Amino acid sequence: MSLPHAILTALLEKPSSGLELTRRFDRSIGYFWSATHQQIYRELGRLETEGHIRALPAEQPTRGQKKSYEVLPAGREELARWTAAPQDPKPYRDTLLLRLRASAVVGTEGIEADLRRHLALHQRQLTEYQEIEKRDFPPGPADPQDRLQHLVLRAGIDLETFWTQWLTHALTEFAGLPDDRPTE
Amino acid sequence: MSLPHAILTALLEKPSSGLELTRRFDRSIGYFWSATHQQIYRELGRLETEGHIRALPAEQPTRGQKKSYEVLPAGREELARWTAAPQDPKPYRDTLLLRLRASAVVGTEGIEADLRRHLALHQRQLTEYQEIEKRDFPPGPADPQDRLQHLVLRAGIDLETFWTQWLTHALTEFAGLPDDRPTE
DNA sequence: GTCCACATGTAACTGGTTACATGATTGG
DNA sequence: CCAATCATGTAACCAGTTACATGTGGAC
Repeated sequence: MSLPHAILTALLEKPSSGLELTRRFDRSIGYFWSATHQQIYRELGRLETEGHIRALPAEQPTRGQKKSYEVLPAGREELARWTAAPQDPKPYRDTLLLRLRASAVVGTEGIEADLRRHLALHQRQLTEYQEIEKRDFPPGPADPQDRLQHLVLRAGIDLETFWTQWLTHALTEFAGLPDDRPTE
Repeated sequence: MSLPHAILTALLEKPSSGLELTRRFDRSIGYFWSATHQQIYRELGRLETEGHIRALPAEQPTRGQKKSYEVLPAGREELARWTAAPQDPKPYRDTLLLRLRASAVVGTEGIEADLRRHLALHQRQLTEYQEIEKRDFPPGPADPQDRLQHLVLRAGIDLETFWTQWLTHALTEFAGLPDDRPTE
């Protein structure tokens, strides 16, 4: 149950229409909570019927007409409640690690190229985050809101750093492996 | 479409019954691909009708009776195909980071305690991984299969290290924050 | 013989994904 | 007027989660 709260957060930061939200879920918020436009419209509908948000000026039948939403007090309260409530980290799932383990049994053919590709992707993401940091968080004292947002960005940077380092290490391991190893 | 391949990998490592698989998905494989027994039984059924696995000795009606499976050649081929095929990393989702961002808008009340709790959980997991490493991967030359498995474990260790460091940093940031900040 | 742990399953639901449909506005 | 783009949606599906059901065998 996180998507509605992601949307409430985004709408509190700035009232938006469905498409504007979709765009913001492709950048900033999407860096740690992605969503497609279909999900967003469905959830906007639910949030509205629950009385957590409200369509802004709203006239005319809607198809094709932009419709902006703002958060109502009930929505803000729900978000505050959800934020404060403890939550367990959800079990980790990663296909790349799974494939690596599988490759120990059925052979490493093909996977090295994909490790290289993933490395490039993570390096690109890391660079993007670092540019955002340079642009939005200059050194020196900052107000609490900025410090919290910076903290979140730091997590992204450190995570991508971890992946680039681990993938680099993995590729050096592969360089030292015999040519292929199908355990048959 | 990863669960069936996780199961094929587990079964190739060692033919097992549903419950044995469930137990292994609570440790080793479950560290990067978790699954409940319901998922596993459902998937075992599918894999069997697809001809990827086969029930072993199998006599008698089944309820309550242990039933072991082994992988058929078609299953091994499918796993090899899947392992070699490129796959994009799936978009990242993390509720803790989301809550942190929300807390910049609705106030940080309550979240610091949960950061502390998460820190303890990640430290415990890190310790567990390190003990496995000490037990199963002594220093010195190792065969390729072991090196691949060690690589996967390394990812787990480095990931948990990242989280403990980031959470520690986050908590020092919180220590320097004004008492609460409900932006209202 | 009853209770409990072992073992295998069914059913209903939820959230995310993929494919497609439809209206409005604008540039050529 | 036609195509492209902006904008909002519907529908079907799939994987993961939660709750519950049922049979077996051994301990007491």
